[in-house]
Amino acid sequence: MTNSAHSSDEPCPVARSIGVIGDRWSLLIVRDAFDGIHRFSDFQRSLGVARNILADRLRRLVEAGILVARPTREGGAYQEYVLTEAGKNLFPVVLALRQWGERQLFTPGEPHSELIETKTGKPVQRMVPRNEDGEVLLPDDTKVRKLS
Amino acid sequence: MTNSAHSSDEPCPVARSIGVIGDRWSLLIVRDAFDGIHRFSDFQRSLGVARNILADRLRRLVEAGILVARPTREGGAYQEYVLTEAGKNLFPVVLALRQWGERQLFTPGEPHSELIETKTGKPVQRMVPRNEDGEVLLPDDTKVRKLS
DNA sequence: CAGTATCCCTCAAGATACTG
DNA sequence: CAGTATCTTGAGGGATACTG
Repeated sequence: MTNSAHSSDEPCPVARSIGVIGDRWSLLIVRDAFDGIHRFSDFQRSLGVARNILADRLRRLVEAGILVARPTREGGAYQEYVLTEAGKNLFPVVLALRQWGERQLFTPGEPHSELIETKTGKPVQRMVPRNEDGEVLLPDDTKVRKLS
Repeated sequence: MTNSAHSSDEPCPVARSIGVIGDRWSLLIVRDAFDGIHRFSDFQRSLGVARNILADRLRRLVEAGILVARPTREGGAYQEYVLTEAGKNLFPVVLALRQWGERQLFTPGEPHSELIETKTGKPVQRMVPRNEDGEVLLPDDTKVRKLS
């Protein structure tokens, strides 16, 4: 690939997608957005990414039409970032990566974060405590969505 | 993320997956492998990637258990790279990226490569010629798999 | 053909300080 | 709090020459 080759030149949709969200952080930002994170500091704390990089990635995701920046309703002078329809359409991508990772990259007993459904009906990724038998320990009122 | 944080430290399967296949080339190599490409030069020609980078990515994909390198049966001294089960399990990831890209990153009439099924039953990615009505032009004996 | 060995360069990423 | 500005570093990637 010469450096002049833009992602919009790529005739393959896979390559073009990778050109847009194929860096180390973008898809993790999207994952967090599915989690309901929408504020700069929360992304920053969740990811541990440098602030300037985060600012740049958020800007690029907005340019790509994956996120929209809109003023928060508490009248704060700043923005919140929410998924557009195009962004929400990335859910199968994130899910496929999650399932592959769970299956291939974790040893059987190894703890990992999972996708659970909260009372609001919104899926959220959390570290899920398990007992010795591998059973998930959650409050009684938590709904669990089986994703296999 | 401190630099000492290895992908195997990540508690999130999404992040860990990205740590393994989240660079510019690995998934494209996997995509080509689904295409039936398994020789060094063919990957190189298909991707246009530098040889040293390709060698490095192939090595890492083998280490990750996504490809196996095995001697070619024509007795050539060199290797061929084929997908393991773990590698084949990446199909949903590649497919999800493909579908998202087709949907979000291409203008309606814009030509792009597609996934078609050959007579052998093996799906292959090809640039598919279309006429002015958007109809796909293929030899009569080609089966087309609808992926939507 | 299938790589390896070098060299080089750009950019992603991090750290830190600063601002409205 | 939500960024911007600046500096530095290192890894990713490219080009080319070389080798069994």
